[in-house]
Amino acid sequence: MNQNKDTIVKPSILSGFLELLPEDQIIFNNMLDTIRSTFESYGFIPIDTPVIEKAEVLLAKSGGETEKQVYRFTKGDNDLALRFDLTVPLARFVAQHYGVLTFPFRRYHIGKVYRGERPQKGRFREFYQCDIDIVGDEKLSVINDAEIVSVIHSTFKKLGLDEFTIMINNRKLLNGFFMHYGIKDNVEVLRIIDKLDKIGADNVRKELVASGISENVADEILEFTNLCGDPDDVISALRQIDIDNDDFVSGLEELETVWSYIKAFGLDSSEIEINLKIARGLDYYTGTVYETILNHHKELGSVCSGGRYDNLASNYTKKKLPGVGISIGLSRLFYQLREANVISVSGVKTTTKVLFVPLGDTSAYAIKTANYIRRKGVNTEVYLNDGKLAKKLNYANKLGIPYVAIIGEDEVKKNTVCIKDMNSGEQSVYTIDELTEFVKNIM
RNA sequence: GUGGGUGUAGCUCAGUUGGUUAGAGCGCCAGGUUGUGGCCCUGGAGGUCGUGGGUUCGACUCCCAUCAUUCACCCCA
Repeated sequence: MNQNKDTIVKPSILSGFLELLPEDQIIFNNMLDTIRSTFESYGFIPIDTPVIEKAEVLLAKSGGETEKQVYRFTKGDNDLALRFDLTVPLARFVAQHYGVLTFPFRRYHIGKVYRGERPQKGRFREFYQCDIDIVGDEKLSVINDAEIVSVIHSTFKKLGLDEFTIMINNRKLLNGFFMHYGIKDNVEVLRIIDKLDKIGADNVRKELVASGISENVADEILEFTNLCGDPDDVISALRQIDIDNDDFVSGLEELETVWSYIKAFGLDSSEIEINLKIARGLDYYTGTVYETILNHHKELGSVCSGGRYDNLASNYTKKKLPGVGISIGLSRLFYQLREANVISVSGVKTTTKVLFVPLGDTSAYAIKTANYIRRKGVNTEVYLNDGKLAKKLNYANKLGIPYVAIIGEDEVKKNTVCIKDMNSGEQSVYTIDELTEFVKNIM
């Protein structure tokens, strides 16, 4: 019986939403596990919050741009919104549960967030963020800013990535610099500066002048933001700049402290740089800011960024709760690694290690034996449909299952299992006792 | 929100200056006899050529609209 064609709905998902096939999902999940365990190795505590929040909570602070990107809807009388990051929910969380949390509160949070913007290469409307933040009660040492870098560095290394650069800057330093030159709209200036790599110094200079900045100051800005690279070099160059401005001075001081502790964490300038051009991110950052790029895919933007905020939860509590944190854009990171073939096709489409194939009326024995090695920690599956052996072996083949246990009348009679190595094609017969040895060998 | 590209089989794409029954590769299913996969051979299923109009004797091909999708700008993970 064929379904009427008119009633068939074309199976499709919204554009901008990432959906992976099993082969990729397995790799994605492995990355996620790696990130989670690295975060926990530094003592970060897991939380999870609802994907939907009250709009008044989520949008308590937001300025124009974020508000435009928020998925917002009503259900009955409730004004609701999907979270667009994990930091705002964190602010609500710490304010709401202030009384029972222990500070400094070191939390990690891995989850999906939503932004209703036009999809583009490596940009999604729904994507995973993996956040770590450290929230202090009234105070939070700037040493934490250095630790964040260390955590991210470890995480990327554990993920098997070597070619990345964590770029560090400080908002106070920038604000102080701009103030010194009498620039009012430093957000506008930062946006123009940010285009340096894309459009070049000449065009940036033109845009700066067009925005009302004098040519002299534009040159000063270009020269300043050109400072970039080995932190020791940048810091000594910054020391030469004669700007007597509180923000500038304390920003530089913070930057120096952060760098000195980054070194204490055992890192050097091979993956860390100071880059005075990076200053973006949400506007609540007030001190250190971070951005991380893959060296061979700079054009695809930051895969991990964050920073320091003096007062995270001011919209939800009168307590002063300073914090510092960073977020890995896992969907983007995965997508880019996949595009660049850093993650290659494995051919493995299941986590099953052993497939039991019963022939004839041997399913009960196969299930019993499968249970036995499953309890020993081996991912095990039993093929429960009728069919020729060839078809069953092909099933294992297509999914990339490395071992098949063939169970026939002979095996049942002799209380044995015939295990075939799908890569070499070799088969050997094990008694139930000998299976323990087999399990040890493949774990 | 602004601007460009692309819509033909499940996937990747051919399709000659408009002309008969729209093709390939991959994938899928079946077979090449009974408990041995990957390779190979044979056969099969699967498309109202995104949708709706228009031009024409005739449109996958030309024109318009619409939808979908994608890339870029803006902004960001």
